[in-house]
Amino acid sequence: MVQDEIDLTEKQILRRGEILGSATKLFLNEGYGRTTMDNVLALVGGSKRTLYKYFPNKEALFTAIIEQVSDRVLSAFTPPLCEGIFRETLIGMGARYLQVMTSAECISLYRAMVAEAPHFPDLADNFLQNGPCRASQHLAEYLRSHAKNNRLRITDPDLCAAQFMGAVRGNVHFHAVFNGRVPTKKETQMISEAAVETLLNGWSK
Amino acid sequence: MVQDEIDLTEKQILRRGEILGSATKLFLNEGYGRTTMDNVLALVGGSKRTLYKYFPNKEALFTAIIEQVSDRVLSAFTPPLCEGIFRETLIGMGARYLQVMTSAECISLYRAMVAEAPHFPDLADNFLQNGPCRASQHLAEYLRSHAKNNRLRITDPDLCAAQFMGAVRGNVHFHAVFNGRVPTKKETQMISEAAVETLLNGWSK
DNA sequence: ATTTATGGATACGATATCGTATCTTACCCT
DNA sequence: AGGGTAAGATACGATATCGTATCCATAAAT
Repeated sequence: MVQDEIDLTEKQILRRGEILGSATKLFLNEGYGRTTMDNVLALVGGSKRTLYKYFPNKEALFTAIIEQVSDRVLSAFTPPLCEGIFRETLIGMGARYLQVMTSAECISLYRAMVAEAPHFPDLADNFLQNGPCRASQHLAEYLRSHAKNNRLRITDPDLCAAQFMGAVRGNVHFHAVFNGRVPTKKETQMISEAAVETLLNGWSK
Repeated sequence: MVQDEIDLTEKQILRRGEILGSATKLFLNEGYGRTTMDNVLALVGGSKRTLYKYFPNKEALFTAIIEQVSDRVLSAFTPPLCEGIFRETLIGMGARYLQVMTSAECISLYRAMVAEAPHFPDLADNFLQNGPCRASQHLAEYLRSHAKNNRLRITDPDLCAAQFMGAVRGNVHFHAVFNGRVPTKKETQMISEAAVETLLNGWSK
């Protein structure tokens, strides 16, 4: 696996990247079933020989795409925790979470993953762990270490974190997925503020 | 449209139902792209002639399936509101919501809808309105009429309802979609109780 | 009982799609 | 500049798929 990439020249790595980039657009916009290899080829140019050299089959191409986009998109879920006012930090995390979750790229990724989850269980699991779950684990860690100082009655930080993320999502994510209706940055801010308002109050002793 | 069904005999209606039932399993389990008309035929038996008589093409069959399953599954979101203790009613609504959302049938429906939303925008909109949105509207109505009596500081019932439904979902729905991990009835009950605990406290004056 | 309509079996046409193989061109290195 | 390698163009095989058309059996109706 690593061997495959070791003996690629700089140019070949670039070419591989071009193919991956073009294919990403197609697979994420049209889905796995509606994207064909010929389709990829028409967009990226070149020949089948080259395409199949870098990606032995359609599934491998899809897998590579999902892994790359997952890494890029989902890494935004766990920014370094800049210490600040507790309430403001929560609001920021919620707003950022919603912003990422409803970004065009994440929605496309989500759609593709949901559709193909049964056929790519490993990819699906990876997405789940590095996406929503990682985001709420990140929050849970924060809650765990700051609950006492802020007089919060939090017995299960993981559950509370999931509650918070869920409350922030509300129906907004559904709208984005089914309707293409994504919130503005100002809206995400207000939604996160409202969630923090309610949940901080709800958790307080 | 109605005309089409008027001149069907009793037997034909049954036959149509059989086809619809068998096709439903395939489309919901395998998705639109991986289900073929020949595939449907092999399961339901009979001939193409009959299949295409009742459903002029693949898209029409899919549409009919989604509409039928939507009606059946999503109607469970809005049970008649039996008056009772406010807190208990909320817990019941949350638990029921989570139960329906993570049922095998709803997960399959959700998967199919997410995957095909861009290609069947009307279906997607219908699902959104009669699914998640209807459930939270139902709750919003309840909150609107019971907030004062229960000394709740609820300025935006729709937002609060969405918060609550989201908090109940937490990451559970994601797990069901990506991992096939569905909660037991006892777990849904506990999750809903926890959400009510937090949010009622959060909304109280 | 004969005719008519209905449904089953299946052949068929047209196109699509994955992945391989062949042939030719362009590029690189010495 | 020339030989060798990588890559482009594209033909090809095998199969699949949608939807139509054809042929035959069976049931219903007169």
